[in-house]
Amino acid sequence: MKPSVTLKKIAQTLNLSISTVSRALKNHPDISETTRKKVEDLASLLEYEPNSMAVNLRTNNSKLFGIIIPEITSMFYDSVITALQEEARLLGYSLLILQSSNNTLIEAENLKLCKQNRVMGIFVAISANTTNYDPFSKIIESEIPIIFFDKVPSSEHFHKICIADKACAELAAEALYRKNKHSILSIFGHENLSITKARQNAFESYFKVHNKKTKLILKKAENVQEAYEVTLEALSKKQQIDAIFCMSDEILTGTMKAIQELKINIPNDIGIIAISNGFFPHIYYPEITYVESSGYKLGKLAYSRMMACLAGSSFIQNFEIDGLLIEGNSL
Amino acid sequence: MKPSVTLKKIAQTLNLSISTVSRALKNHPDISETTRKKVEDLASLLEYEPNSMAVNLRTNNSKLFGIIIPEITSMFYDSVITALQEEARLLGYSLLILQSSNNTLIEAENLKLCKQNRVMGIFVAISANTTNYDPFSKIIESEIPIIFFDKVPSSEHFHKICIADKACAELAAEALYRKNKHSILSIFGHENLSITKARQNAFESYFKVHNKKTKLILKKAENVQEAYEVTLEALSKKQQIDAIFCMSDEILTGTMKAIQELKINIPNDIGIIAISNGFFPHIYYPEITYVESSGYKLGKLAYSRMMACLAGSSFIQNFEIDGLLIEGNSL
DNA sequence: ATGAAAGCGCTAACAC
DNA sequence: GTGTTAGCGCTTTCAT
Repeated sequence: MKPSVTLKKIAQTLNLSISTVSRALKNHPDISETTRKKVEDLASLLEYEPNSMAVNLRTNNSKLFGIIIPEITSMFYDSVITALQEEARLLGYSLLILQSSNNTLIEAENLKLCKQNRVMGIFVAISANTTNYDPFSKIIESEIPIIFFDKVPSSEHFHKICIADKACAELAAEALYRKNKHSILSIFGHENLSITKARQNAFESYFKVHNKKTKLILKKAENVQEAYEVTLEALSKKQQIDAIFCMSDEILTGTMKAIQELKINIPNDIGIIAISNGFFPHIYYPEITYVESSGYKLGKLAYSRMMACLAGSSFIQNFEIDGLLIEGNSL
Repeated sequence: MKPSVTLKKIAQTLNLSISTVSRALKNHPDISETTRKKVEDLASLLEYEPNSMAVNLRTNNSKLFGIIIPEITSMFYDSVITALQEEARLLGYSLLILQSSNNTLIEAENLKLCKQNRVMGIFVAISANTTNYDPFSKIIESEIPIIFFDKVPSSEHFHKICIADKACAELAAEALYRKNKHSILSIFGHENLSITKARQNAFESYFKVHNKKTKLILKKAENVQEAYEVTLEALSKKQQIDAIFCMSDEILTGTMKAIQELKINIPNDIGIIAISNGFFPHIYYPEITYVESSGYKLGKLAYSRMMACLAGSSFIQNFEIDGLLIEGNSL
């Protein structure tokens, strides 16, 4: 890198002091119009850009947020990031995006990186294997706020923003119930995850309350391929299945592949409903009915929570993003 | 934020000088084993983390790369980011990820942000509307290397890494030719983009050379919805169409939706081939035959180019990521 | 209206 | 083996 343009250099060429130049560039009222103009002209001529490292060091404000997620390559986190970034930009903040690849060691390292970079706050979706929350607690003790989102610890002592898993699952269950479905293949994700538990419990409970006779065939699938296999297997047994519930986009895509293979007609032969971020249901014909769990909305809310924390609110609260039933033609 | 632990604090508590502490923590050979131990113990007890802003300011190395892309929410850039991040991690570098939302103003601002943060280098996929490359040239003049990837300027004066658009399109054309397809609906993306031009030219040329009688029905689609509509329209006219070529994943998903709606059998009624990052072709049954244009590989190559630039190689070169025909059962 | 000086936390050349 | 010192680029208090 070329030696960059500094206040010092500008000051020297104009025979001014560094502080005058600094003030001129900030439109400090003390500065005379003439010097202000002189300084500004030279600065823009030389394309002066303040050195954030110096500014941040001096002001003790890194203008940086950290975000730690299991994977960017996801059907969900990209929209969360987009939302966070849109907001952060407005305040001149940037995002340090770190992936932990579901590896707790990397996750801890990423946390360190955030601390080293003196980020003003961290957004975290924990990895599937995280069981020790001490590193997070320590960061919080050092007064860097952490907003957990989507994949969150179960402890009550953290700021958390989640999809309203219970409500979403219930909305889906209700839609199935209304359509009089009696035998529902219900596919859920990784069993460690809080969202799996919440969605499954709510889903099962709904039918226990509203129609005990509904037959739920419960299955697990941790990725697209497994969802495909599970669906294929369940449908090839000559069980009566009149609907499938997919807990996530990943599962939906796997399930749909199986449906296509078996040449089953939707919605005549079978109904489909999913909980989804909102993209995948629209790439199928007929479009899939789904409960929207918007990563974008979640990102926006997470950001406003962060701002509240930064403004001093340390009130721990568990926020939820409402689900919304979007009717396709699959049920 | 709590006042963080500094070298000074450690030095004071141990009655040592700051430099001794600094050296002890870096395993400098001069330091006696006893002091080294003392310092290390206290540092880890207090969970000292070096302040990167200070380190970077002092060493004039931000340990940061910038990456500017039109959108994270893409079927491609997420895998590029993943690749870049994996590599950057190994050297202790972090990534400042900036989205320009296809807005040239934001793009320019993001460029400024990179400069202000004194990033060591920038990876850029330009927005669809970018026509003025001066801001980029200026950054490069200030000796911050820029590696353009995927969406690149046409000028020869930049480091560029692209998908081998020509080769990919030819591979797809060849596959169609081998299967004796005679009437091919060929759907391409945004016409401003270099990749569109390259792919379309190569595709058309192939048939001009190998089989002039092949009928190419050329269409444009800038998003999923348009691809859906275009396909629907083309197939509902009672034209003979025995194959569809989709230039991208976006187009493929739109096309497949139309195929599902029309209940057309693949590959019996019609053949499909796409150029794809590798995820979407596998969510359909039958799996789609595609030419892989890997964002992940591109990221890895972009990174190694960046390293070369940083090491002093200013040799401008245009690199390409080879395509690879992955056979599904759609052709 | 402008300047001098201190200091953010760190590194490294130089001293002893 | 350890301490002293200067300085990275900037902001900000205090002086003039």
